[in-house]
Amino acid sequence: MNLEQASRQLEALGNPTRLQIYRTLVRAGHAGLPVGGLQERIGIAASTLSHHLKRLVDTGLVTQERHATTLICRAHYPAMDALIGYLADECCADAACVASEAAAS
Amino acid sequence: MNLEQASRQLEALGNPTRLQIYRTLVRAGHAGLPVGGLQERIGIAASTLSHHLKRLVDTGLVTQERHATTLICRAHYPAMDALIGYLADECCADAACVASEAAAS
DNA sequence: TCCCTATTTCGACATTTATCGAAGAAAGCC
DNA sequence: GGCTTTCTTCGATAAATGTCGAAATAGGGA
Repeated sequence: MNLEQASRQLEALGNPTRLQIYRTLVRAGHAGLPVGGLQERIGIAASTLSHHLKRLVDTGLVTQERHATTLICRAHYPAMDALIGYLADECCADAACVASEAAAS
Repeated sequence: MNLEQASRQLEALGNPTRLQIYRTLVRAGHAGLPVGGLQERIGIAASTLSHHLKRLVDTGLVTQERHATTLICRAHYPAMDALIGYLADECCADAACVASEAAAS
């Protein structure tokens, strides 16, 4: 994970609509959700949703799988883990953060 | 931490220049860095740097302290901790993520 | 008081983004 | 082959963003 990649993933999550999409997918669990299901829950135009989903897929945070005409979307946890790891490394270059981490766990 | 706040912090970090600023501050450790020191290291116009710093400070990721005419900037670790915690909660609503977390540590 | 250094604010500009509705494409069913 | 359902692409538009240089401001020092 380098700065550029982290930045792109953070930017992808740094939009309220996209974060809501991601959050909804996480809550859907392993089963995932079709694009239409996301649209019902979130209530935006299908074209807008498709646009946001494309960005999440491009950054690797979401995966898609076809089932006939429906596209199942799933949160891709390894990408999130790597992102969290990168942020933790950034943060924990300083002792103060290590201490606060220890206190939190 | 709610979705809106997390989204604003993620957006703040989701710009390569701002992530580089934050990274530089983390590496500077507890001593922090004056705005001018950041400018030397990053090499952008002072006005642009000021603009980005304002956003980082507004979201709570960076703090500033005056020493005469110089402004010392520091990464504010508790904010990053809270953000990481939020992302981990998002991610770990599913068992697969808990497993991958355990494997990573 | 006048100046000096450090930083911010002010325009200005090009680029990117978010959003929508309408039209198009993919994948199957009658 | 037509029809349906699901999703994406296209075209358009308003708003936000990133960037710069020049001017203004803040805080002390001679």
